[in-house]
Amino acid sequence: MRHKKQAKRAAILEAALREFTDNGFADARLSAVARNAGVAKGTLYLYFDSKEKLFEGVVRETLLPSGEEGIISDNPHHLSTEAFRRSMLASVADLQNSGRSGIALVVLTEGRQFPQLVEIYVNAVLEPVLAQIDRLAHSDDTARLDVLRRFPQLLIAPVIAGLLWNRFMTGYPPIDLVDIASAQLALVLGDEAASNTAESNEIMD
Amino acid sequence: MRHKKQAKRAAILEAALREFTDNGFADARLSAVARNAGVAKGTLYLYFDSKEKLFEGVVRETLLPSGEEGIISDNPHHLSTEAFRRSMLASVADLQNSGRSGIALVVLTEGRQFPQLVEIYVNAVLEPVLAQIDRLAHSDDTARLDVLRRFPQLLIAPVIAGLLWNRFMTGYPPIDLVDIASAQLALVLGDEAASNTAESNEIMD
Amino acid sequence: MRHKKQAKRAAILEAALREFTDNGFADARLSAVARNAGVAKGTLYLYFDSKEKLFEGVVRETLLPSGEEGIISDNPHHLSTEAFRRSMLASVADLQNSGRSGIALVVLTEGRQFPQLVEIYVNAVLEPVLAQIDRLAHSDDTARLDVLRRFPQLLIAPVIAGLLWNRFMTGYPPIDLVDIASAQLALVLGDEAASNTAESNEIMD
Amino acid sequence: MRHKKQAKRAAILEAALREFTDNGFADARLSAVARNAGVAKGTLYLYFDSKEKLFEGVVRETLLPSGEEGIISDNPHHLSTEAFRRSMLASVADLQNSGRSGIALVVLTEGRQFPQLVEIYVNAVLEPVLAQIDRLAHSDDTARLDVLRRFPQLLIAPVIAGLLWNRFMTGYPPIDLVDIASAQLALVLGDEAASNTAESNEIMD
DNA sequence: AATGAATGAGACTTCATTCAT
DNA sequence: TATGAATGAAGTCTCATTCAT
Repeated sequence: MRHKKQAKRAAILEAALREFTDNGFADARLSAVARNAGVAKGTLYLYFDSKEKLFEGVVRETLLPSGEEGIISDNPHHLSTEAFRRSMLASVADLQNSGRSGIALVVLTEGRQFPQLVEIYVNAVLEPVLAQIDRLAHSDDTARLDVLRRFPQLLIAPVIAGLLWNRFMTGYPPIDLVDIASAQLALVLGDEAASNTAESNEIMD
Repeated sequence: MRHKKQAKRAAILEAALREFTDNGFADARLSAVARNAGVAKGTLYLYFDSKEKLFEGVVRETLLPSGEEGIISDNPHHLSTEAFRRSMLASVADLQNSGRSGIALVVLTEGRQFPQLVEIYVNAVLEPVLAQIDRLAHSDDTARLDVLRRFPQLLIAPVIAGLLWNRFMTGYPPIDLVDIASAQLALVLGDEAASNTAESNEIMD
Repeated sequence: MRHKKQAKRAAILEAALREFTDNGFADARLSAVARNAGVAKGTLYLYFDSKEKLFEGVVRETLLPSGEEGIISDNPHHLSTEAFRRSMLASVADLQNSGRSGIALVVLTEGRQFPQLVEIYVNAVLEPVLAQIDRLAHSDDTARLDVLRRFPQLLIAPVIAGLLWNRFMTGYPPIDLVDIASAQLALVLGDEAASNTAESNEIMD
Repeated sequence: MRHKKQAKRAAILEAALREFTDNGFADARLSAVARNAGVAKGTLYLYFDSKEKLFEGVVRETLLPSGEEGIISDNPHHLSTEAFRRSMLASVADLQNSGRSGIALVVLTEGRQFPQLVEIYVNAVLEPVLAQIDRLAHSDDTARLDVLRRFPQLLIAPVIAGLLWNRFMTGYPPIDLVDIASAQLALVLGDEAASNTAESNEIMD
């Protein structure tokens, strides 16, 4: 009955992910979570002590698994621009296509009430990326990377803004996160298309 | 006793701004608003029909006043890069120093439940800025502005991300919104300092 | 300024009559009364101590005036059947055409909470009528009036039922109170049309 | 624990019937209902969505059960006077002895705010009776029944008036509903004693 | 006398959490 | 372990009444 229990836990987390993503924390209803997980309301409390703990569970187990593989996975201490670019765009693509972007938004968005969740998120997701960016920023001493030393957030900003835009500015055409991230990378790192391909939306000086 | 009433209305709006900014919409307590405004709970309803209307009132009267002067005020149809830069940085500075950034964040953050507030916000704040950016993007045919035609949001993204960062990533050094906006402007429009000074990306008026 | 004050009092009573009639006691709003009377809410309290007192005032001054002339006016101790019939039908016609029927209904209907209002109403309106009926019932020893001695209410029942019907059974054709009262009179007292007059609102086939 | 739940539902309905009967809709307190039902306030909402739904529930489940058996049950298309009389008096007796008369009064009384409840009541209770009366009125062409064709309500009027009287004219001897209904039946249909005895006060010319 | 802004008790309702089964 | 009925604190909102002007 080991995996029976794990399966139920997974069902709860999945339902909770959906509910939190759709409605945010404050407006999420445990009754909806239970219903969608196919369990009774009381059962939730056999797995999670409170609504907050459930949210924490969702955040941990939704964000961390892919966080572990590393949002930007790489090996060396020194990072090539191209490797970084590929890695980052892959992460963004992953984020865009998984359910994780939704919960990330909730964390960011309702972070006020859950500092420790922000911490989890930061540790699991943001720190590695920022560390990556920092490494990149110092991997090359061209002046153009200088800005990344001062504002490593600059590379993620368009992704975050894009997430918000896509969620709330319904009625406007959605932003493709990979495209906008790519554009920003081009601005900061130089247009990679310039170096390789011909067809691309080049941004350059 | 005309101004007496207006004063009370102002006190309520101020207390509400604070409460909504601190706790978001769902967790804002009308009792706290009343207490901080120095009025009875029922009094709130003499000025606003409901919690939602109060929120709307805060949004309108907090955002719009500066929206009217135009977040980016200007005259000509054609926009010089420098004029745009100055105008945008002034707006960001204004945003950073006023209480408006907080409520803007709440609007963005709880936009799901209040589409019409998002609309207000978009109309009053975002549209003008985006229109401005668009005008800029078409004011000059250098290829480098091309990216703005595809992603006008790119110029505001660092500001938005910075707002979120500053609010939730307590424990990290805060981002100066003017600085990061300035850095992004330099990336997109070219470093204007480059044309004047030798090395530095500081932004000036 | 004597009549100035009286005029204001009258305006309040009139507005209150309308409000109570339209919405009953519980759902009557003093703000509506004040608005329709053209005075401030606080002003009401210069004339009436409370909502209940205002209601009482309405009942007294709406019902009593015509109660004084006597819902059934008459002189002798002995009452002829015809005189009674005329008197009663006149009263019913009066009731139907004045605003009084509405307030009477409210009194009857919300009497639970206002025993003293019922008392007022009973004293002012019902008692005289019942006394009248009783006198009639004993004015003639034909057996046929016997039923009135046991149930003097029988003569007013159709009027009361008719009032309720007309107020709540919207969607059904309304009952003409004079007609139904007349029919009941015919049942109880015999068809007067048969015996005497040509002109009258007699009901017969 | 199926019946446990049903029992609680019944307890709530019973307490609500009492509360609504005693205080009307507007002045009924859900806290009182909960207290008298022996449940917590929130429990009410497990069974009924709102105060209005609770009221509706009381009305349906209090009035309808006996409405189903038919307030006046009978079979043939043609109705004998005696059968009708018995049936009607039985219904009145039933009404008088059950809790239903109270709630019926509330429905009639607060009908303004609950048109759909009036409809329920009318459909379940009044329509059948009126249909019955109508059938009776056409079952026999004696002129004396003519009045029933014009005012079928005439037969129920004394019952309604009696209900009001008994509820509000406390301090007066109560009216026995069966007796007054019987008296009215005698007036309209002729004294049933007539069929037995020789001398009677039949009304007609 | 008149105003109308202000009050605050109290109503209905929600929902995270508990607990008997 | 699982249930889901039950709880009750707490929230928003109403409105008769008061009171400073």
